[in-house]
Amino acid sequence: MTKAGRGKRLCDYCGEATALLHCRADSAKLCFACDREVHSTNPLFAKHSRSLLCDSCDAASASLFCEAERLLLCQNCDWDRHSDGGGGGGGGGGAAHNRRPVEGFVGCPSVGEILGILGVDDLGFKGPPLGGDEGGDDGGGGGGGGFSDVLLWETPAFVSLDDLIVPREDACALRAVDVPPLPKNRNATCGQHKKEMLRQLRLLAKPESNLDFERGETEPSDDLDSPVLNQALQPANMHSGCEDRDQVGFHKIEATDFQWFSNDGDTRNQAYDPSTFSYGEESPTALDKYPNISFQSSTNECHEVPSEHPVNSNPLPLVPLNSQERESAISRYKEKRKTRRYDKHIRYESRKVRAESRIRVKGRFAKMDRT
DNA sequence: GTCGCCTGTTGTGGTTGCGCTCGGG
DNA sequence: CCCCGAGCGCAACCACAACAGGCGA
Repeated sequence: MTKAGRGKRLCDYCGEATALLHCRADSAKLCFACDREVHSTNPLFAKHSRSLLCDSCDAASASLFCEAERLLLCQNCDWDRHSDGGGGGGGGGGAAHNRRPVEGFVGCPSVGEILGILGVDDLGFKGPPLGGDEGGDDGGGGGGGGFSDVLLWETPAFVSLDDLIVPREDACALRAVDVPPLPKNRNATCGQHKKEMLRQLRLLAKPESNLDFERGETEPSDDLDSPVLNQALQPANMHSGCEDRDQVGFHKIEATDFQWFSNDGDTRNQAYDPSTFSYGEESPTALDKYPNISFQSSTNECHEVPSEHPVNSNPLPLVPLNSQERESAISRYKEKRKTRRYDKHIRYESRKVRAESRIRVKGRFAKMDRT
């Protein structure tokens, strides 16, 4: 985006910070802080789907990231820039630019999870190095090595991604319990406002980590397996930054759930939903281990049964699965996958065309009259 | 290793009918 | 509480071109 565009990129809520997100339901541009504030007020707001703001028009949800121009683009702007005839900022050959879809989210994701959406390796904290090196502001492309980078790519052995076999567009559908979603690739999708994003995320991250310290931990740990770090990045705990309103109630409903969706607007049924996967029937072994959490099998609702563990205490100590449990979990997951239905996806356009032109009798295909 | 042939499998859309839920009597 | 009708959602059905994989030349 050009500098002239920055003026119209102010957050609609605070009017001060640079807006980085777009909420379709509210038709509003928001900075990260206001987004969290606005969408944590009640469970209905939390269901609003938000996406990064288009770098070109500053008015719509970005659905694609152009790797050549490093721009986040909404569908209209992508069409303008990359259609064959389009003048486009990239000049000629725009149609050949490599683009990839950008994920949005609903709910109230933690900073770690937002980083997952952006595909950012590192927040650029200068403080206690969690991953080893200091990881500069530019963390995106390079060798990075910030803590989130480690989390993204060296997932703990609790449930490996390979175990769960999640192909293609479902790739963000199911993840190990404490691992933020993997980016499509390691290049960040921050577009033209990466520095501002990281700045705002750093501000957001501070209260989260402080909260952990208040819980009794005295300082950040270098250990990736430390409960502090794991919990900070646990989806179930992402309400840490916005739970001051109705802690229990909000937790009970879906405030802690957030879903990753592709920006064509459809929320994948398998979207990352901690209440259904991490603790739910799709993770039966985990369920067995945490009898304090009850489920209604026919829905995705999760009701926490009063227990001696306060909400903020770590409800899910990481327990490795034995092979039998693992196989059982995988087979149940696969079985459930089979019965799921998603939005219509045409694999072969030629077959669609053929089917549409077919002769039908009461909706059924009829034999062709070859005479 | 490559090519062509053969055979079995897959995927496509509009309509229908079944099963379920809900509201009224 | 029970029954009935309306409304809704979803799976099954169909034919056949396209696809995938195996096999031999």
